[in-house]
Amino acid sequence: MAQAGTVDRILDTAEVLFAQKGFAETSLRAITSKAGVNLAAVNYHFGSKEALIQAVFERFLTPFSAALGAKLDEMEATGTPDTPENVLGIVFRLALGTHPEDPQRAAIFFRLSGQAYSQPQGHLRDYLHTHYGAVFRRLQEHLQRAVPSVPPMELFWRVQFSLGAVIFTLSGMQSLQAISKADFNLDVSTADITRRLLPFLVGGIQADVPE
Amino acid sequence: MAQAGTVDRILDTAEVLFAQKGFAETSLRAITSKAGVNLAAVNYHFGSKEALIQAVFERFLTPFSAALGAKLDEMEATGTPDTPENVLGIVFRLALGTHPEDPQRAAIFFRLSGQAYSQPQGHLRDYLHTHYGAVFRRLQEHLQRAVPSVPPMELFWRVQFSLGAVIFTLSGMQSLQAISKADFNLDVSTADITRRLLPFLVGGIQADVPE
DNA sequence: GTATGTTTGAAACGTATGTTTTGAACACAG
DNA sequence: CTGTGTTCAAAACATACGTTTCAAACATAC
Repeated sequence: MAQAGTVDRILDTAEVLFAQKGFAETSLRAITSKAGVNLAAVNYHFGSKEALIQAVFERFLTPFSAALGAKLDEMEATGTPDTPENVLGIVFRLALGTHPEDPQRAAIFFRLSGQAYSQPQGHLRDYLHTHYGAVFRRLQEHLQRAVPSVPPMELFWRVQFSLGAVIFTLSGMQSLQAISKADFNLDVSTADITRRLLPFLVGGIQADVPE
Repeated sequence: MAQAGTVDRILDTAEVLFAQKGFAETSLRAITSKAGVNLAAVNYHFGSKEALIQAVFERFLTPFSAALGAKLDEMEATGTPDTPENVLGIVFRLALGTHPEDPQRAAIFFRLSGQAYSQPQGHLRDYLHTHYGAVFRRLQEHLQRAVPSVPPMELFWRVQFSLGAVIFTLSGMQSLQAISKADFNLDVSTADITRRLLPFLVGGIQADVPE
């Protein structure tokens, strides 16, 4: 990373800082000084701060959604049954495993997603939905086959609930870990939490639908 | 509200703007001009912008946690059984019903909570936990009695997951509503969503715990 | 080696922010 | 009335931000 090009150094640094402190709270000066590049480099290479933010997401999500699509292909090819555990398991293993050499990367991924979704105007949310909505819908179709008794509309919301549980929890993990340690004197890792998340989400998704 | 004192006019306006646009994106000038008070009034009455934010939360959460405590008292007095539906139902009805005259208030409540929890440094999150942690723990104890087979540590995380599902979904509802309308051509209200949330959360909370 | 297009560096620009200051307006007790 | 403490209004202050500028450095092709 030390000898990478200016563009990558900016992206690497911005990714971490955005995840740590949010978009509005991270100044270009903070990014460029930590990255060791000139302040003007961001506007030169990306055009604006907002374009930088989108570039960070693109670098993150494009490989992720490609890998997710490939996993779904594989699932269909091998005839793996559509169970909630299988479908959600793919997503989790992918999110945790895309950068095995850097375990913190998964936490950054979730924190970034959380920042994006809690953005006030929600235009980043819309951007994500238009650019990566296809894979997302495909995922949802597999889930639908896993729980055919749940109406599509209901499932749509349950997927949103699940997204909320995942992103919210993992993006605020550092605070939660402190609380958990205070109350139970136990440390937890991202992998721990996702292991706990899976049965919770499965239970919620396949719950009985009230008339 | 038009003839209320300066302090209340500031709080009323700040509450709405914070929920709409977030804390960092809402300037004191936006608040004071919309509230029809002088810019200096915020620093005069509250000391700083950060103190204003805390004041907004205090005005929101103090009555809420008091009402929640009363409801739990009532539950214990009448011997209402500790089921997940009962316990969570109390919270939802309270959040939706604290200001029946103003249905939008519930959405503001959730959006504010979402903003607080997605705050980068999480110091607001900590503030909430220290000031309202008691009622929160009490709620969790009732839940524990409702699902005794779930270990406390596991339940702690499942409550966090639930919090995430609730806050995340409801704080981003305007975007989600647009998506839902595009995909299903259906409108949804806050009450609709909470009705859908309850079985999802109950299913998640009482799911089997893997060894 | 010179010319050309690209990238970097240092500085400045314009703007928006939170905060502070100063004095006037006001309420009310002595 | 007079005096005193509180609230409000207008302006200024200091600072931080995203962005732009312009010349120097660099790379690459001729």
